[in-house]
Amino acid sequence: MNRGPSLIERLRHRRAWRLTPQRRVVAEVLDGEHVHLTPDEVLRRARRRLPEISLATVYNALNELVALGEVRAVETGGGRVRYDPNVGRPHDHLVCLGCGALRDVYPRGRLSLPPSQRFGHRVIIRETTFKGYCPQCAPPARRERRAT
Amino acid sequence: MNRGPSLIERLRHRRAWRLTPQRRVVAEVLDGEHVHLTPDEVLRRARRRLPEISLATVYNALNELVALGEVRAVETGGGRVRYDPNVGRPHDHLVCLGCGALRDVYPRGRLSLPPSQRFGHRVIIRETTFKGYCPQCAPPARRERRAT
DNA sequence: CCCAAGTCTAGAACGGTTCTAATCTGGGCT
DNA sequence: AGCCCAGATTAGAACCGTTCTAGACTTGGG
Repeated sequence: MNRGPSLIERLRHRRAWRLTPQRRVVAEVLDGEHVHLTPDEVLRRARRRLPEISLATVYNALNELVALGEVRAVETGGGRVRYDPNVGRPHDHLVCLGCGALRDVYPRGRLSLPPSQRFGHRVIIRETTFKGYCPQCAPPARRERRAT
Repeated sequence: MNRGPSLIERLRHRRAWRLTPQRRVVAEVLDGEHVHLTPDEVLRRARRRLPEISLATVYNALNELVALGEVRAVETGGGRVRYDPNVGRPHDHLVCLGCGALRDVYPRGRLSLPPSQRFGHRVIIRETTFKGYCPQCAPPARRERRAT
């Protein structure tokens, strides 16, 4: 499961970014969980270790970690952003339309954009999300349309 | 370019959904543009044809069209949702990291989730977005990290 | 013509994120 | 050690997109 240095260890070696207690706690919280947390979930967990940390600091730290390339922001629908500390190897996501749970997945195959479909763009990344229903969330009735 | 009945024509044949002037104008605006509009862009264009239409009605109509399966909501990053009237054939998206422009693309190849990567989920759809820079938006310097 | 159901509207409310201005912290200097 | 100052943190306000609310309006059926 463990692949190389942890997020904290990587951050510790960055000269240009001070690893303050607040930032360390945010990084620990992200790295320690197997789920992908929203900012308020990060705040709640961070406060267990450092009760005086503020929401603004959590947002600052998350945005900085994304800018540093140490964490990935994932849009999961409904406007809620979740943060993924697994930047080590490329992967996609599987999200449950019922409960919103998000996991990393490593699909088979590849998609490529033929030149005719690139419209002159320089393509940097591909982001793919598979959506469906997890075992706990009852599948919707077959003929019903899901409104949300 | 034209594939089958237009959005308006399809809506006209729906018994359960009254095609009011406001709803018609929203559908016309979506169908007539080649770009994928945000709600406020839909409102601006709709007001050219029907100046008294309200923002709430635009949101209502867009949500209803999505629920009906006649329009697709696409998250383009930054929390802004855009609406895609092309539900006829499956496709993916190409978005410019510079200007945010969004186009439909039809990539080659396929991705599949092996059973070991499905975690018991019933997978309904795959959503893929290619991100890069369009010809108008200068590519960022090679060694720089893009902050936003 | 009247009613009921459905639709539209302005404005308030809401929730997540960012901004602001003040305070605090900590490493480098003398 | 004591001082300085850039950078970090904080609470709360502001912001922005979206949804809700309450009332007015429209439409089609009886």
